[in-house]
Amino acid sequence: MTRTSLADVACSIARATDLFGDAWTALIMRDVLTGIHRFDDLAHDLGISRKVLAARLARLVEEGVLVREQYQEHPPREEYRATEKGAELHSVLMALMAWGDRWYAGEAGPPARIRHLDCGHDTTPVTACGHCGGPVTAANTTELPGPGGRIGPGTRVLGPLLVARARP
Amino acid sequence: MTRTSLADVACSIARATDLFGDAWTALIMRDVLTGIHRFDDLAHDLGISRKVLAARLARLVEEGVLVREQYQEHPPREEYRATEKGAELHSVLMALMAWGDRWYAGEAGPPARIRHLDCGHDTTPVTACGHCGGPVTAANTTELPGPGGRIGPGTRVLGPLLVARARP
DNA sequence: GCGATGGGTTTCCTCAGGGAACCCAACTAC
DNA sequence: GTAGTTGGGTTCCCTGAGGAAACCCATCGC
Repeated sequence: MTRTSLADVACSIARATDLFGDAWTALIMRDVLTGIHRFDDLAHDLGISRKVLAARLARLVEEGVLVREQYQEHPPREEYRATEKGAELHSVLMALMAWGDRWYAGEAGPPARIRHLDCGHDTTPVTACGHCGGPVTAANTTELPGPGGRIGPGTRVLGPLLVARARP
Repeated sequence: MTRTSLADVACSIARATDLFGDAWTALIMRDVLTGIHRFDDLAHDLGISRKVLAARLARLVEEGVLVREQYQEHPPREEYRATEKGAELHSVLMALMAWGDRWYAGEAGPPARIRHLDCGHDTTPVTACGHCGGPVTAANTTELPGPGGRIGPGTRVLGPLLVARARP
């Protein structure tokens, strides 16, 4: 929904951001994944304008992130459910939430906890290496050109991911 | 930068999204973390309007995600560097990139690879449980109210994160 | 003195977002 | 049988954010 479409830029972050880099889209996906599936419920929960909600949902369905399903015939009622592609946005939401918890939770602590059903504990999701399982941070990674890499505007494929250092 | 500010909503995703849920912000952070630190370089690389770039950078500095540093005195030249808070957005970028790679990489493959320096392999970052190290997905997590939880518009603190099921 | 460089600010225009009202089919209560 | 409610949108108008391009200004190299 940016004015200049980013979808054609040769960078997966840009492509993902073209869809997801809208404040409402992230919250819609959070709601759908937490069990809110109906238009009116979403509109109420988010306080979003119905027009914009309709546009976002249409876009998400078009992208294959959500599907619109009839859940009863009389009267015909539709609801939105996440596809596999949509469910995998969960990791983006977890990363956003972990970051928000870390930097914006007040004295009261974070507003929500994530319970990991596999181990039964409340958890803070972390980003790990799919190969060795170690933590992946800006400091211990480098970006290299990939097989589908091509150079163009918005394309950065070289250089250490962390040149920056935190200052007081 | 949404019209309705989301910063006051009691949800870390909303708070993070209020800042990060702008298409340009994610790309600016990607660039800064990959080593592009100067205004003009950012403007050229992103193809963003200089006005919007100035506004975004100012916002990011104000939020403590970037710092503006003089790197030479004569003539005075400034550049933008990520703080620790900014560097931790790396995990959000990794999640976005992994998702984009998985769903949008064409036949050619993803445009970039991430090399994990700790183990030396190219990797796909995954979201893991900070407690047991197992994978965290929409299917094996539940969201529960946290210590700082309060109920309000946009606040969802109950219900399984995956009620949805993928359909063909 | 002359142009280039870095880092912006200003101006103008268009179009996306917000709010609120409207729409319509199908129940449901009386 | 008709009035009201619910779900799921669409239409209208208005404001303000984003884009493009021009302008600004201090400093440098020549």
